[in-house]
Amino acid sequence: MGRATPCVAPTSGAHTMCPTEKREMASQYVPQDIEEKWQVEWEKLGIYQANDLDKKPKYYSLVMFPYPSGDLHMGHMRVYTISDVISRQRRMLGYNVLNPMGWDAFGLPAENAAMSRKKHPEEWTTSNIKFMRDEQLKKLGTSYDWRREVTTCNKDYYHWTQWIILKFFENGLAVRKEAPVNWCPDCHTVLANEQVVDGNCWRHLETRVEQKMMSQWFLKITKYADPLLEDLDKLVGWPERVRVMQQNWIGRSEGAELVFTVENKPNVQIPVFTTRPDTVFGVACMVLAPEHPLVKELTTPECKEAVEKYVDEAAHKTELDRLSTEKSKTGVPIGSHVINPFNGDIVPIWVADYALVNYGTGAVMNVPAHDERDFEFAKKFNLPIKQVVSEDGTKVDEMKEAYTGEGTMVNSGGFDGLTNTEAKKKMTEWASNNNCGKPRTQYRLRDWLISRQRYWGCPIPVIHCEKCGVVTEKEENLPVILPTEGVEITGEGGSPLKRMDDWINVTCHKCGGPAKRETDTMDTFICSSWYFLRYPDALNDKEAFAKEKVNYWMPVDQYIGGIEHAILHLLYARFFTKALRDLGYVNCDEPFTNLLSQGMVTKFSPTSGRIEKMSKSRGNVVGTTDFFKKYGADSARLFTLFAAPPEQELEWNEDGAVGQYRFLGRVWRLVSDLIEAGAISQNDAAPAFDSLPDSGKVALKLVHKTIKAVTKDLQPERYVFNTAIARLMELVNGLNDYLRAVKAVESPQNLSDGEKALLGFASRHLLLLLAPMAPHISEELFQMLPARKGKTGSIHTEAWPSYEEALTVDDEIELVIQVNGKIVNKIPARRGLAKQQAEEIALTDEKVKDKLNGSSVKKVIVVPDKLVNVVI
RNA sequence: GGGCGAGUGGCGGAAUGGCAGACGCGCUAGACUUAGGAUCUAGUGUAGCAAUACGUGUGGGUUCAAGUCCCACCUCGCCCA
Repeated sequence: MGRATPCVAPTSGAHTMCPTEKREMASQYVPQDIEEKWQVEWEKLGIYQANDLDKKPKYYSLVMFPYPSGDLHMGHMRVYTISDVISRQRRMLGYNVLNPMGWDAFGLPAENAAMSRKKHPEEWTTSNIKFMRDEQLKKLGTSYDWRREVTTCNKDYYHWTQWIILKFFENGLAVRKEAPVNWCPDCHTVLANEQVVDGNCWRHLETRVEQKMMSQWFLKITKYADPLLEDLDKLVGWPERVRVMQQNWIGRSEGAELVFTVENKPNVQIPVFTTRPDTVFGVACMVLAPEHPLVKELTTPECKEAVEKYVDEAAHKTELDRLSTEKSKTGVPIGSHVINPFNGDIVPIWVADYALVNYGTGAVMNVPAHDERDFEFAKKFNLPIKQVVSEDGTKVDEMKEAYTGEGTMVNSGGFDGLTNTEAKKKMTEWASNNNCGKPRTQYRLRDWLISRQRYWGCPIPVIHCEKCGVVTEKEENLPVILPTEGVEITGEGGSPLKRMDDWINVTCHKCGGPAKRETDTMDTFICSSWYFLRYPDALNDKEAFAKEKVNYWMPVDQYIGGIEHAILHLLYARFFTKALRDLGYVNCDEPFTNLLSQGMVTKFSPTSGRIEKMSKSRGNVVGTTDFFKKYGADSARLFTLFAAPPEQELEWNEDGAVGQYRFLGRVWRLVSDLIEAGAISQNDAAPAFDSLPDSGKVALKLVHKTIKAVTKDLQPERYVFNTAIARLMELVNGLNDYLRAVKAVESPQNLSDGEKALLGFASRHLLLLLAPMAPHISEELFQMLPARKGKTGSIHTEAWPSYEEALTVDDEIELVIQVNGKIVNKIPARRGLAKQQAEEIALTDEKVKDKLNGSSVKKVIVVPDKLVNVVI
C-alpha cells in the first residue's frame, strides 16, 4: 500500500500526475497497473489448469472456438466474458473445471488473405493466433487452460480429423457419389446445403449459388436423421428455438411413395413421394424436376424444343426461387402421360422447377384442389381441379381455392366417406397390396457434402488408383500432410494442390501401381465437429483422445456460442458424437448438455446510419486494445455483462461502459480507503449479529442478502449477470452509507473490534462475489486485505461465499395497504404478523377509513408480510 | 401463409399474479475545485404549486389484484414454407 500511483484521466487514457495529491489516504484505481501483473501471476500459479480424472466433480465449460481472423472486437469478447464468468464461479464452487480454448484455423479467409497480402495462409493464421491469444484473450483476463490449446490446421490435430474420417469410410458413413451440388462461383468450391442462405453463399450473401452435378464426398448424416431428431427431446438445457430450428432442418415427414406407370410404356414407372396419398384421386398431372433422368426419355418430339429450353433456364435458378410460393409457377408439358394406379386416369406429365430432383423422388403428383401451389399451377395452365376431400362432406362443383385441411373423402371411389386421415392409411395399404406404392418417411436433411475445391483445409485421406479406384489411406500413414512449401495461391485454375506433382503422385498401397492423391480438402465444419473431444486429451500423439479422459470430461456441461450456429455446427457436432459413440469411441449420446446462445453485439453504424451487428465491414467496431488501455479489461467485462442479459442483443455504448469503470473506482476507493485508514481488522470473521449497533446490523444483513441474490443470479437457470452486478452496486452503495454513518475512514479509532471485523468481512465478500466478473481488481484488493497477511493463494481459488438465511430477511417490513387494489398507504410492521393483525392495521388506518366513508367492507385480502387489500 | 420470440421512462434494462421503472447511463441542482469531462450530495415516468390523476404497443377478458394469465389485433426480429 501507500504506492505512489498516478491519477488517470479515464477519457484520455493518459497517465497524468496530479499536481497535488489531495486525497492523502487514497490510492487510485489504475487497471493498467494491475491487470497484466495478475495475468502473468495466474499463469505462473497454474490455477486454471484442469486435472484429468480428478475426484472433484467435473465441469466442462466451453465456448465456440474462433476463426483466427486476426482481430477480435468487443462484440466477440461478449461470449468469452460470459463463459469465463461461469468457469470462474464453478471453480470457486469446488468443481474441477475444464475451460479450454482453440482455433478453427482452416478456411477460406486465410487463402484470400494470402492472395491479397502475399503471405502464406499458415503464416497468416499463426500470427493471427498469436495476436488474438496473447494480446486479446489473455488481456481480457480469461481463465483458459492453455496447455490444451487446439489448432485445427496443425498436423497434430488434423491427423486425428483424418483418422475419424477414415473410420467413417470403414463404416460406410463417408461415401463418394454423384449428386447435384451447390457451387459458389466466388469461393470456387461446392457448399453444403447448410451453407446456402436464401439461395446465396453464406460467405458471399450477394452471390447466387449454382447447381451442378458433381462426384463428391459425402458424410451419411441422413443415417442419423431419426436419432438426431428424437434426441432433441433430451436437450432440455437447450434453448427451445434452437431445437425447433434443428427439427425443421431435419424436416421429417410421413407419407407414401406411389408409383405411376407411363402410358404405353408399362415397364417405365415413376414413383412420387407425397404426404397426401389421400388426395391421389385428384391428381391433375405428374410433375418431374427438370433434372429428372426420365425427362429426356419421355419428352415427345413435338415438345422437345420447349422442354429443352425450360430445363436450361431452370438450371440457372436457385432452390429458393423455385420453391417460393409468391413467384408464379412455371412449367411445360413433355408430351407423355402416366396412368393413375388408383382410378386409371390418364394424366399428362409436365416438367416444372418447383419439383426438386434431390428431394423425395424428384417427381410429385399435382393435386390442385388440395395444395396451394398445385392450385395456382392448375389455374395458370388450365388443368382440371377435382375435389377429393371435403370439409363438411358435401361436394363442390368449382373450388375457389385449395382446401388443405382435414375432411371427408369424396370422388375417391371405394374410399368415399372415410375421413382423409383414415384414407391416408387405407390408401397406402391398398397401394402396398396392389404393388404400386408403400409407406415412406422423407427427410429434408440431405447427406453432408464435405469436399471443397480449396487448398487451406484438411486433406481427405484417400488416393485414386488407376487400377483399384478409390483407396483410403492406411491408418499408419496418417496424417496426410498438407504441403506448405512451394504452394502458389493465385485463386485461379482450381486448387493449387492440383499443381503439386510431387505431392499428388503416389504409389497405391494395395497394388503398387501409380495413383493420385485426392486434391479436394474437407469442409472446415468437419474440423469443428469434434474439437470438444480433443480438449480432454489435447496432447495425445497416439490417438485422437484416450477413452478414459474423454468419458471423464464429456459431455460439455455448458456450451456457449452464437445463434448463427443453431443448425450448422451444432447439428454436425451432434452427428459426430453419435457416430463416434456407435463406433465405440465415446460414451455420451449428446455432446452439449446445456447451450447458451448469446445475443449479438450491435452499435450505431456510420455507413448505414442504423444500429447493426458490430463488424469490421460496417465500420462500427470497438477495438479491444484501445478499450483495455482506456478503462481496463475488468470494465469491459462488467459492461458486457451489465448492459443486457446474455441471450439478448446488446447495444454497445461507451457511456455505459464508463459507468462500469466508475463503479470499479468506487469499489477500489471503498476497500483501499478502509485498509489505509486501518478500519479493517485482521480478524474478518463475521461478528455476532446481536453485538452490532443498528447500522452494523443493516450492513451485515446487506452482505448476506447480496451473497444470496448474486448466487441465485449466477445459477444456470438464470445467468442474469446484469442483475448480479446491480446487486453488487447496491452493496457498495449500502456500505458507503454505513461508512459515512460510522465515520469509518475519518475516525477509525472510534470503531469497535466488531465493526472493524464487519468491515473486513464485508470487503472480502464483496470481492469474492465480484471475482468471477472482474477478476483483476478483486484479486488486487483481496491481496491488500489485512486478513491476507502472510497468506498465499489467489482469490480465484477461494470458496464461493455462503450466507445465513436468517440474515437475509428483515424483521421490519412495509405493509402495503390497498383499497380495491389501489395503494392508499404503506405502514411499517413486524414480519410474521398474523392475518388478523394485518387486517386490523389496515381497517384502523385513517386513509382507509377516509376511503371507506361509511360503505361496508366486502372482504379483506391479506398477503402475509406484503399487503392488505380492502375490498368495498 | 405457419411457428417462435420481443414490445416497459430520454436511453440500456429491473420486477415467484401483490409497491411498475431495481441498477446503470443521461440530465438538473449543489459541494469540493484555478478548472471539471474527476469525486461527492440531492433530485429525475408524465401532468400538476399541491393533494392527486394517469401510466408497461392497441382493444377486450379473467382476478380482490395484471407488465406478468387468456382472446383478438398492430409493429419488429428470427426460423420454416
